[in-house]
Amino acid sequence: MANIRDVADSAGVSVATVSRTLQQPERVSLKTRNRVMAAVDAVGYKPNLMAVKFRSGKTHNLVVLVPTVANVFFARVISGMQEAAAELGYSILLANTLGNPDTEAQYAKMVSTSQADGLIQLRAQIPLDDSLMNDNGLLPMVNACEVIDCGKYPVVTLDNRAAAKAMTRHLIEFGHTRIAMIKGPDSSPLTQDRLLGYKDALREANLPFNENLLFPGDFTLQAGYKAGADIAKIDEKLRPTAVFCENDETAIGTIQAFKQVGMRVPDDISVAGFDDIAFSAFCDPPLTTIAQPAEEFGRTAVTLLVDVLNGKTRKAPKVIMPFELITRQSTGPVKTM
Amino acid sequence: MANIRDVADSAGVSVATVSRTLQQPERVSLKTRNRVMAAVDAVGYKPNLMAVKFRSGKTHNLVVLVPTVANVFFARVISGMQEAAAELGYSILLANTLGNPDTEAQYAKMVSTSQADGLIQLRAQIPLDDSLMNDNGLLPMVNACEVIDCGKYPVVTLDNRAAAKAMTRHLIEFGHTRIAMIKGPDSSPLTQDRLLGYKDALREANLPFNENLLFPGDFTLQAGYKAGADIAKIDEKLRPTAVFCENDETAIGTIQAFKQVGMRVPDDISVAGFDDIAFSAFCDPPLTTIAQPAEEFGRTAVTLLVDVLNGKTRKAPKVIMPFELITRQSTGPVKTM
DNA sequence: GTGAAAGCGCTAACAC
DNA sequence: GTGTTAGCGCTTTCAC
Repeated sequence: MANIRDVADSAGVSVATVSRTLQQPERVSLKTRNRVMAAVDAVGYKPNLMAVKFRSGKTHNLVVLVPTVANVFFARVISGMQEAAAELGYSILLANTLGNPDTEAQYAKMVSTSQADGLIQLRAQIPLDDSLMNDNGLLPMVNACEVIDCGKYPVVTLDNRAAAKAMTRHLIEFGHTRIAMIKGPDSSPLTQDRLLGYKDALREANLPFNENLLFPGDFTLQAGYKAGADIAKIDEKLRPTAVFCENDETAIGTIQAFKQVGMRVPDDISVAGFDDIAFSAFCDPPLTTIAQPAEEFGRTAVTLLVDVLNGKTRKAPKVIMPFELITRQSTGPVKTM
Repeated sequence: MANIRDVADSAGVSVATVSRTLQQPERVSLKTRNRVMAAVDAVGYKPNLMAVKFRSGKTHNLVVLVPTVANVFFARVISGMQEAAAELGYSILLANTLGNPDTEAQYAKMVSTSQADGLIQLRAQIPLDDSLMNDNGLLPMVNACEVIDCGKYPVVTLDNRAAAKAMTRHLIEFGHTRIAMIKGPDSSPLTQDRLLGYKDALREANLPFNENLLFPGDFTLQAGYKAGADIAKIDEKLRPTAVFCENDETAIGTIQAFKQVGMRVPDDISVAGFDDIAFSAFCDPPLTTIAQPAEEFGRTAVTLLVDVLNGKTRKAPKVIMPFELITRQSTGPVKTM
């Protein structure tokens, strides 16, 4: 592998001149510059970026911890990140942690061991170990999507409470009074916020909150199916007439469970989701859901982190992204018996 | 940030001893070792891995070019890669290229610029530019999934032709004689192989091949919907009675199009997919499809690449992964009129 | 406008 | 068993 010395020799100049030609061409005479460029081609020189990064102390790498890339919502967030990173001259090192704290630690460590400049967490439920921190006990980090806001780090999130309230109100406006909720994992801050929004809407409509209408879930198709099957077993007089699922995968699983026992959506029961993944428009029936600007989440998180790295950010900004209620055919008026 | 010098000073030893304590402890006396470890803690030393990698010339990073992480099949492959990489002491740098040749080049370049040791392509249709190659005109690279086998690089793939033949035969056994195929992008080698398998099965059953039963697609829900709508418009006497989609997303889109015009699956028309993504089991009806060992694809690709990097691989091995025909409810006997 | 030289943090000969 | 030292490839003062 040709190095900068080879180029210098071949061009009959010093290594400093080669470096300058490549980094700050305006400081080199045109004649020399041409000679250097010719030599670069001649010896097939490719700068060793590992050396550059080592020397400069800036890696221009950003580590992203994502619970699972298989989640289609996260996939969109990541696309947005990659775009923004490319524009800003950074590369994304994606860590598919699968919720494994060891994998998380392994990748988070890349920051304290100078392999990456900063970190983005897409699920900030588990506080990172102190040993991963820099000397100041902090880390160049941004938390996005599922966020516990400790005030120390920039945050980009959705007003999940308001979104859940909007969806619940949508169901209430259709006349539903027994509205079930299929939750995400209790450890997820999202779940808490969405539950609050759900309660907000009930309270505002003077509807009772019923603990029995809360079903556990974990954002998977399987969990949705399971909860749907459980709901279907409830006696029709007591059964909820609408189900608000905390994500679209759950909703799709739930609908499938209802169909298998002959319940019609939305005629017999309404189902709503959250996220507006691509499949949601192609379900049967197409899913009423909350759209989040997923790519924008990613773009914003990266931009905030780069601001932090450049020291041009005020203390831990908090960005709230907008949401949109998408009304499709999976929700409808309550059935009149 | 404390460095190895600080540790050495604090422990009253040389930098070499610190390095040895960390790398080959058995070559350092227990007493010195303890003193060094205490100093490491005392000064809060974290080795600068950028320097280590620079020095050793091995980055232990692997770049993976994936067309889109939003494809749930690829997401599973990536999970497998990450697992295998972690076990072997490598990190995955994931490049979500979105088919953009510039992004591809940007990340592929990480190998020739010493930021990564090797490259895995999940879609090897566009040959990489010569400028990205090493001096020998090659690159430590493994091609997986969608592969053009040029014989130069290890390959891990599926016998797509055999799989497509098996699925087509499955449909033929149900009595179907007019079987449509919704293809992937023509540029994808997958599409060519699966088409060949489809033709193989027709030929074996003495059924005519009809160009008009081929529909274009690009592996998305939207494309499936579009093709489904086109098929539905065909006069019933000429209309295919079964549709073989080159992936599950396409099949799900197709089914949705059929439903919207009142066609029943599989009573009026059978639909088959390919990949066995999670949603396939939760469609209505659940999808008959070809399961691929996605995680194994990833694991194998990483293992092969690491073998290449360690120089312990014979010339460009070709690994064919097994497939499985999953029969669910979206395919059935041809309707007798 | 160009060159000489120091040094980023670490590892690995090579001495002792 | 431990220390000294020469770099890895590059950027960046500081001279000239």
